[in-house]
Amino acid sequence: MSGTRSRRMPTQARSKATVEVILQASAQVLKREGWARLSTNRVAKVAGVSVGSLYQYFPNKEALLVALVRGHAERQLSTLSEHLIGLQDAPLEQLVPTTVRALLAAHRVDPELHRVVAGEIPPMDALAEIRSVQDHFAALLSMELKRRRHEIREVDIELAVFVLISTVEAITHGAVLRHEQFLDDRLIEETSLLVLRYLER
Amino acid sequence: MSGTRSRRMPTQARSKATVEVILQASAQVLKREGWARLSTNRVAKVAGVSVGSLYQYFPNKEALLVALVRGHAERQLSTLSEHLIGLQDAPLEQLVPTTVRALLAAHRVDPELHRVVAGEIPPMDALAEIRSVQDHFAALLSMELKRRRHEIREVDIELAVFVLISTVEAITHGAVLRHEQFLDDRLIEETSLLVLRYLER
Amino acid sequence: MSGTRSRRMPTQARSKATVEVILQASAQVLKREGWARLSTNRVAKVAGVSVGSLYQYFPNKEALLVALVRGHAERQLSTLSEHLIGLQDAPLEQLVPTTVRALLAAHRVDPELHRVVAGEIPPMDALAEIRSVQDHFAALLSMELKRRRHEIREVDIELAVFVLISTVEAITHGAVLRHEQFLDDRLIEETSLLVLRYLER
Amino acid sequence: MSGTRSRRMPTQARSKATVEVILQASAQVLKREGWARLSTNRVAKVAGVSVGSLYQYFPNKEALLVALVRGHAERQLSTLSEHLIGLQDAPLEQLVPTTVRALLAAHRVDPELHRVVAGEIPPMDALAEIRSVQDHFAALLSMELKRRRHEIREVDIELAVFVLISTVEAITHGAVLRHEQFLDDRLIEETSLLVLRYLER
DNA sequence: TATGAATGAGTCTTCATTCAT
DNA sequence: TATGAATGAAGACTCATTCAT
Repeated sequence: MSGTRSRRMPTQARSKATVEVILQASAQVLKREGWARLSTNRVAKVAGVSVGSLYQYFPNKEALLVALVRGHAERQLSTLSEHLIGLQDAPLEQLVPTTVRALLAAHRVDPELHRVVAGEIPPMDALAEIRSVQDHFAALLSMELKRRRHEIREVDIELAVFVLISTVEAITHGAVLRHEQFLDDRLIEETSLLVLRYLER
Repeated sequence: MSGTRSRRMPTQARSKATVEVILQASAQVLKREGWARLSTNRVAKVAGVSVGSLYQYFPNKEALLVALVRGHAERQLSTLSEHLIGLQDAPLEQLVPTTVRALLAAHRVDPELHRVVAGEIPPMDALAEIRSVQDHFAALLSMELKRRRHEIREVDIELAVFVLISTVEAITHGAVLRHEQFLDDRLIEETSLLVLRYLER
Repeated sequence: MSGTRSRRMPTQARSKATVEVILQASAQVLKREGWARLSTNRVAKVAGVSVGSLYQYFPNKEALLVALVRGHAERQLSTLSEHLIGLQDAPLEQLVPTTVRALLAAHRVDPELHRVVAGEIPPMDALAEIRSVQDHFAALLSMELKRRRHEIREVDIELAVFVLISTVEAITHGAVLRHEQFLDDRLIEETSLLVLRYLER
Repeated sequence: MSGTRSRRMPTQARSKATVEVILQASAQVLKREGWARLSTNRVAKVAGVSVGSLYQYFPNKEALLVALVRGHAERQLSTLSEHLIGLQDAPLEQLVPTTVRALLAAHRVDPELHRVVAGEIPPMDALAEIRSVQDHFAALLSMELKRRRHEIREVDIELAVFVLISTVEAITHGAVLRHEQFLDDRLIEETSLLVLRYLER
């Protein structure tokens, strides 16, 4: 049985390796040249496989992007999760900085890729599902604010969620991608202050 | 002299009109089809001129975008200026909401164009100069915060400027382009509250 | 005025010449290699123009075929017309052979092209209109048979039209394309005999 | 011996089954998608075998078509034969309608396949042998007419054979594939009338 | 200056065929 | 023998740019 498996493994391994090498090449081209310059032939060449192989695993050019973005989103999410474990009952004064830190970490997962993905991808149906990640985070935040309603001032939760998410996302995004000079604990303190003061009674 | 001039004027006027019609066609195509689908031939056709004429006024495709973005930035800036006249000595409590309002107005100058320009333009050297608009605004804010140093808490000005600009830009951008349901006075109040609480001692 | 025209003529003439050369190349490739081997790049190369030029005049590969077929159908129809002028009141014994002769002539307009077009073109919406030529001829025949109802035996006109058109088309087609040895007056006589005997009381 | 055989039989049987499943898949794809969209990979997938297996039994794409067409021709021929048994001495008035009926039956063996094969297959050397079926039938008809020389008018037999075969083939083909509304006994009567009148003294 | 015909490299994608396992 | 991953030439089509008129 292990014999069969070991006989088949190489095949599966080869496929997996090919997919992997294609994705890496895609990421590389995407980061270095941008979405507009990413072509399937180019990716294949960089990956060292034939275009045919690429199309064996990805039905079209968009699929490359989708796979890349999905992978990135997953890695971001797990980074986020790791940072946020066991904080449900922490006071806001601890929860907020930790969350900011977590978002910064998530942004640092692959900043180059994030820059391209966040910056120059035309609206694409295939990516719609990905955006749900943000919506998911928004929903979580909404629930959390409702749970802690007594800790904060009276406010339209939906509006506050929009304000806070826009805010923190912009700050972390900007710091990681354009202003690394601000990337230190002071940024976290300032951002946390911004959020805490905004929420407090 | 007036002879020469009158002989030339029509020509210059015609040139200007041609440039204008090309830019409008570019904007139209850009908004409707996106940067990827914008082609010089299509723009020329929509503009009702020949490709040749287009290339007479714009050396290449990028030049169209640059002109468009420059024009848009100028219109945004003047909108901003109009809203901010005579506020030098206003108290923060008045200055901040007005500024937020001004930024929202600037974002509404041509949201469709802004969406495309902000969202799916590949990094382009030619557009670097445009970013100076933001830098310009940052510098202004920086000066203003220094002037009002006594009104606010002690803080690293550069860092605060980064935080505030990221924040307000993200909120206005998001509200205009993705969350129109928040586009009302409450948004301005919340945003102002965010900023004022962040700055106060 | 003629000056303007003569200045513009060259341009129009160039376009026309390009279209013509493309169509000729298409016909050549189609006859020599068949529809399956006809590619736009190949046609362009044979025509001595760039693919781009081809696409300036023909929106896609099918359009080449449509233009070719349309032209061929027109040439066939005018050949047919020439042969059938002034026969409205001729007796059947004269009308039938003349029509057979006319159909043979029509089939000889460009037999090679006809072979390909009639033989190996997959069903294509764009060609549907062309098939109306046959329907047109069927309608004419139908009318004629009704007009001459008294000269022929009682018969379901629609059925007879189907039988006759299938028949004569097959004979002329086969004679021109596969059995040139039969291409003489005896074929016309035999075919006419077939038709006349079929119709007579 | 039975040992060897029983050891081999399964293998041979499996081969046969594989060939069969491939051919059926080919036919299916051919009918549903046309010759242009028939690809060896697709056929293999539909057949549930690997491309490699396909190439084990068919050296190239054409071979699929050849096998398919050959099988179809054989089925058509046997249909024809079944209908024509024991008619050698029947009078023309009986022989002709029966033959027409037989040809119609042959055309109905697999009209979908016939439509594709007759309609959109590029000229292919490998299919030349198949055309011999028609030639075979022509030879039979030729002999028959010679045998019955006294029953019919004087005529160039070869010419008459060409006329008759073209005619009846076109009618049956057209009726089955494009004009089912004519597919009834009246069609057989009319066609027989056409033939009989053509041949009678 | 304006025109628009022409160019051709480059893009996405398909598919017959091979070959290592 | 079977498998299916891999190959890469070829095809349809686009578009920035040039240049003769």
